[in-house]
Amino acid sequence: MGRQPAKEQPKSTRSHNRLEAVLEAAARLFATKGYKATTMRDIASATGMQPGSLYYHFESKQELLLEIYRQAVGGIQQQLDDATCEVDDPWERFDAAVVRHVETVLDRSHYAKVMIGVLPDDAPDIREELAMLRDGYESSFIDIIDDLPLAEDIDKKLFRLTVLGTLNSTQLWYREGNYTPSEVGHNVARFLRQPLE
Amino acid sequence: MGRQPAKEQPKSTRSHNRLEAVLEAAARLFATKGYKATTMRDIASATGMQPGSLYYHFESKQELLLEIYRQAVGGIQQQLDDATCEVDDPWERFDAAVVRHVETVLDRSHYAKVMIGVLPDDAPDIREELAMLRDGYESSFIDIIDDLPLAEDIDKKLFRLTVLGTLNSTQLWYREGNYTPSEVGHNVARFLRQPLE
Amino acid sequence: MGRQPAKEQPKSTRSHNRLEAVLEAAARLFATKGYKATTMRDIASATGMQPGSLYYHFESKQELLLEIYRQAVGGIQQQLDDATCEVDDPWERFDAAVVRHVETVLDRSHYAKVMIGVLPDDAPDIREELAMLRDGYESSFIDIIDDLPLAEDIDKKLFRLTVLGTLNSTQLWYREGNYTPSEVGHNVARFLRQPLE
Amino acid sequence: MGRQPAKEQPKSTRSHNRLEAVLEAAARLFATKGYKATTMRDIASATGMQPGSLYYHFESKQELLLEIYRQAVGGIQQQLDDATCEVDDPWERFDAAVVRHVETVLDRSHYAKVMIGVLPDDAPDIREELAMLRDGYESSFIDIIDDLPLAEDIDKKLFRLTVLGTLNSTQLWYREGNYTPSEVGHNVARFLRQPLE
DNA sequence: CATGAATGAGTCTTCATTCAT
DNA sequence: GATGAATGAAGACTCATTCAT
Repeated sequence: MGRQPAKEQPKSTRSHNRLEAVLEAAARLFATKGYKATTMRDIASATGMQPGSLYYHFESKQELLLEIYRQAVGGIQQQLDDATCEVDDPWERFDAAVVRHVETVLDRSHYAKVMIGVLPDDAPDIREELAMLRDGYESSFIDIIDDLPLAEDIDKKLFRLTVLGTLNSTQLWYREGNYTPSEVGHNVARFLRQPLE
Repeated sequence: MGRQPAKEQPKSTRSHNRLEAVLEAAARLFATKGYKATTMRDIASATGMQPGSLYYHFESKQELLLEIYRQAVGGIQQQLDDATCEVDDPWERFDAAVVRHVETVLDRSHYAKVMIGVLPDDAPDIREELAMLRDGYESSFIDIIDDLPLAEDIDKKLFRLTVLGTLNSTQLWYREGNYTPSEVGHNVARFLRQPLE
Repeated sequence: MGRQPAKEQPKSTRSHNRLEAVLEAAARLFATKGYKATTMRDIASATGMQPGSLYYHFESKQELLLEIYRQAVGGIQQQLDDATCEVDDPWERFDAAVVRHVETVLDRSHYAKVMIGVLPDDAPDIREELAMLRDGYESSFIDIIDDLPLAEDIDKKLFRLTVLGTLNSTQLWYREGNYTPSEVGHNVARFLRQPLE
Repeated sequence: MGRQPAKEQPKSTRSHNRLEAVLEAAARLFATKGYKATTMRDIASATGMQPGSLYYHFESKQELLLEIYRQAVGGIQQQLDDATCEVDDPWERFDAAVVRHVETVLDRSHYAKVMIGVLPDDAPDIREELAMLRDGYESSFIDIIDDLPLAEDIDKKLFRLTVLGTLNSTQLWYREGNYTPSEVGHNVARFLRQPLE
């Protein structure tokens, strides 16, 4: 050890990997154990670093969480766009969005799990920023909901809240094994469909 | 359910039991800030006691949580029975149950909020007991769901999970002001109704 | 319960029993678990009382220890007198004393165990008194040692200290089963015998 | 055995390892006041550190004790070997061993004092390990005892127990001043000599 | 870039003791 | 005499964070 033959990656890439490894580990741990229950030591040792070393990359635990939120929003919003951009019928757009959201949160991305599962109140100093990021994502979803043809006596706002709540709750009860995330998504989408009259 | 108006006793002498007050304060704090984020100091000072004094009543923070869970189950199950015992039609029973559940969780009882919002994993030593208490309540609800006349191609298990998830998520997004808990309940019940075919 | 037919013991005896029960339990616990490791709660519950109630009988834990020391000294000194009063030959007196000491400490009296096993430093406020009580007992033993016909080049003081140390250490290694306290006593007495020349 | 004169480094910066100092201070305090009576605060402030800082070096108070035991065994066993390796006559080996043991325990090493004076039961979680370490040392001594030519009617096992008890009790009564550890050792060795008869 | 060592505020908990009833 | 409820000081331990190297 100590001696290291020049690798073909430029230095900047290597360091970038390191930082990404930290984010990845932190996201996984935050998603799994929760923000409060995850210690900087946990994150460090999952990355093969010392706790103090994390502070070279992030000013604080909260800042680390914030970065995860940021990446999560970017990622899941991209997913949503991909899934819905070519679908025109409102309810089909809704179905596609729900399915993709559930798939992403349950399967693909620890980042998304963190954004959904870690509440802004857990990090008081950056509450506002976290809430805004969350809202940013939710608003994409809300647009889709608002396009739905709903019976007049349905309270749209409550419907929105209910839908988002339902989606986000999936990760509280989902356990791998019986159903695939995709199955869950399709079913949930169906349960939430509303007849016009 | 456990709520008791302050008695007009001589305040905080060295005696007379403040156990009820401790439970009440703990339930409120656990429901509001979460289990992990609530310290024994918080609970103590909310009750006008010293942290150590709490241990006269409870062996540990976890045991305190357990007691809250117990009272919560008793209370909410009672609510459910009251609301549904005289209703026969399956969907009407479902509506009544959903409404009462939402009302209880959003308005009446911090205890219920704790049972819904604090996950068994937060208290590893009593995880099993907490999970059993939760299950005990959920099974009452599940019976009601299972009585519903659903289209054959609906996966009952996923429907159950989705309904419970939706209900429990209400407390994550509900803020007092725009809607009453009762309104929320009625709407959510409607959103979850499924046409037979 | 509650109603109690007059017992033939006068009240004072009953209360005296109560106090004695406390002493007995405390002595047993101090001897078994050590002074520091024994809590007032332990003593109380071993006596069927509440912790606070002990303070009717004793001003403090240290005072309780002191009383046990007092009774221990009285008891073991009595034993020593009984065992040696009719023996004249110095080494036989020594044997008798050693045997009786070991028997008492290992078998008969938790009080003696406490006096031997709990060091005065454990209760700083009453260190002096404890030390004096200990010395009181040891001086009885020392008289017996000093009467022994020892070779001139034996340092009597060191011999005394060694003998007492040896005796007191028995309770650190003795386990019931293989040997009776009496056997231990006889053997130890023999090992410590010194030839005249 | 682990003793190291203070180095003339710049005092107490944020770095350079004070692990050795922690062990030394802990050993001294455990030996002096006992394990239970010594607090982590005591150890920390004896080393000029914060209590929490100790946990960088040791996982718990018990683990700290364990490390002291380990070093103690290593040290005293080495002493015993040094003292006896060139002595052939059984009783002379015994004398040499006793003298060295007493010298080590009374004078040279707080570590040895801890191993002798702190009972395994004081640290329940590591009781077994402590007991094994103790036994490891005692077995070296026992070999020496078992080589002695003793009269047939002497119970070897009780003799062993008595000898070890006597040796270990020295540190309970020894006070610096009147005798040197070496004098004590020589005398004790003599007192324990048994005629072949 | 990273580490090893340390900090200090805070965590849950224990326990001898107090005191109104 | 005794209890139930509480105190408060102290205990071991945790953890985000700092900083010299």
